[in-house]
Amino acid sequence: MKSRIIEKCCGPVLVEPIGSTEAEELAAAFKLLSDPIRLRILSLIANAPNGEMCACDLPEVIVRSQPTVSHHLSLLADAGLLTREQRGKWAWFRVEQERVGVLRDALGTG
Amino acid sequence: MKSRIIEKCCGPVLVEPIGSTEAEELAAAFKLLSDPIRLRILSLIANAPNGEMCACDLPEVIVRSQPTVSHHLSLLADAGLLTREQRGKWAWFRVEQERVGVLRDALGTG
DNA sequence: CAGTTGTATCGACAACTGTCAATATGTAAG
DNA sequence: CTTACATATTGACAGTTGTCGATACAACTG
Repeated sequence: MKSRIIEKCCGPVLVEPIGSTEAEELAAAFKLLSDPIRLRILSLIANAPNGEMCACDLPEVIVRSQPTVSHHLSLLADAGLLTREQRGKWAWFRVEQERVGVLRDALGTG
Repeated sequence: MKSRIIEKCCGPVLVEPIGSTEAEELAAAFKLLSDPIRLRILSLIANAPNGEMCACDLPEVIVRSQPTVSHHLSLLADAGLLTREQRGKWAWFRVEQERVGVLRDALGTG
């Protein structure tokens, strides 16, 4: 189940008018940030040593079942917000900062 | 029905670790940006002449019923992303750029 | 090979969300 | 006060989402 990928689809939404298609793509991207578990996963990984984290540690830390954690990791990875690397039987994840930047830029340039 | 207000609740999520409470507040805020209609409303208002727009024009532009538009406007206003000003029988809305900035900053400093 | 462990998928369910028709409220004009 | 118009609220519904138990798949171990 591949979700929509977040590409650099739009300029700053609050500086340039946005079209219907752009709005749907951006909304799908922000929807990934609209869940507290996913935000915590992103924050935990971004602040982990070496900027990476093993999926095996997440269920205990965020207090959710393993299937639930796997589900959220898949959503984030499918959207390109996380990258996945298999090492032996462990899956390690990193935050794709560029993709996050796309969303940040959509909110304007401050 | 007052929704949760977006205050400056968190530092940059991807630079500092985030707690459960902060995650829920931020997620609720990003949820407002996870709907294409709300994104288009924000973009339309931000790019309108004088940075403001009358609610009366929105149903036709975004092709949604008047109750639906009113519902989205209320959500955005309750969260502080829009400000509402009554002029006669018309309601005018503006984008509260500072609140948008809170969300942008949560995604890091680029 | 069989056994163990980490991860992904499936199936089901409760809770939430966006939508509109109908209605209520508010504001101004006659 | 009555009428007309702009906006908000209510009620109901279909579709989506987060969750977990059960299960399947994958990778190492002995």
